[in-house]
Amino acid sequence: MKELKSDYQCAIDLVIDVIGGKWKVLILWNLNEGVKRFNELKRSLPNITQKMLTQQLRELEEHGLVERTVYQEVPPRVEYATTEMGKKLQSTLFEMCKWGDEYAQTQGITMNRCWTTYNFMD
Amino acid sequence: MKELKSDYQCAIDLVIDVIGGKWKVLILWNLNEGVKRFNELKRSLPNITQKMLTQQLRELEEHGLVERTVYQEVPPRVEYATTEMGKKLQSTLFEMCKWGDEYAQTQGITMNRCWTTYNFMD
DNA sequence: CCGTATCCAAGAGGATACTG
DNA sequence: CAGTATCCTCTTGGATACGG
Repeated sequence: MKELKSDYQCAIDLVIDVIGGKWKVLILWNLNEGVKRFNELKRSLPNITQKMLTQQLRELEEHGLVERTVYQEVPPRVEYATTEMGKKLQSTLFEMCKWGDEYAQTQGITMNRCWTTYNFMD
Repeated sequence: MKELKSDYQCAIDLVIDVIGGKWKVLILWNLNEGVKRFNELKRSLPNITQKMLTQQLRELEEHGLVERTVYQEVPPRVEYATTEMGKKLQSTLFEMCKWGDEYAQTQGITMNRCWTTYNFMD
């Protein structure tokens, strides 16, 4: 489990530790749509493995960006949602996404605009 | 040298490829202050090695976020600056930084607010 | 001053099998 | 359904030495 340091020289540094890596912003970006179940998230992240999804969700939970709710049912139901702190990243992620779209155009990169972009753009 | 894919499913994915990793946003964040020389940058990034700084700058240059200017002098002088596309990330990075500051407070993480934050805040 | 080249360690990320 | 548990690969990043 990734542990944050107790002090940082720079906020950007901290942000990288909290949402860095291959999957975390994608997960948060997905959860912006609303509460989602584990397999629902998994389907939204085309190439993620079960291990990575679990691992990243646990870290996001530990760091207070994501909330996990287990319903005692059979079969099990587990729902994930962003916390208040997580929601506050929405606008930043949206900015990143807009920049990415623009950047892709200037570089001739094809962008199969995905679900969440559409939801936001509407 | 890191190559971008020719198409992406999602802009966020692209953004991660372009500015992901341990150093790139820190470098961009530093360059927001203005043009900087190689060793000047190196001093601003306390623990970066020469190899990493060179490598990351080359990739940022290749991807069109940073511009490199070599002056034919002895000793050599090389200056780095953000491109237009790079500058367009400034506000996003600033948002990230603000979020990081707030997050640090809620988590009891010490933040030795650094140079660039001050410059922006003023 | 501003790099390159080489080698190496650590950890992130993935494949696969199994479980309450 | 929603996970664990292993094992393994590959990339990232760091140390060090050398060069124009």
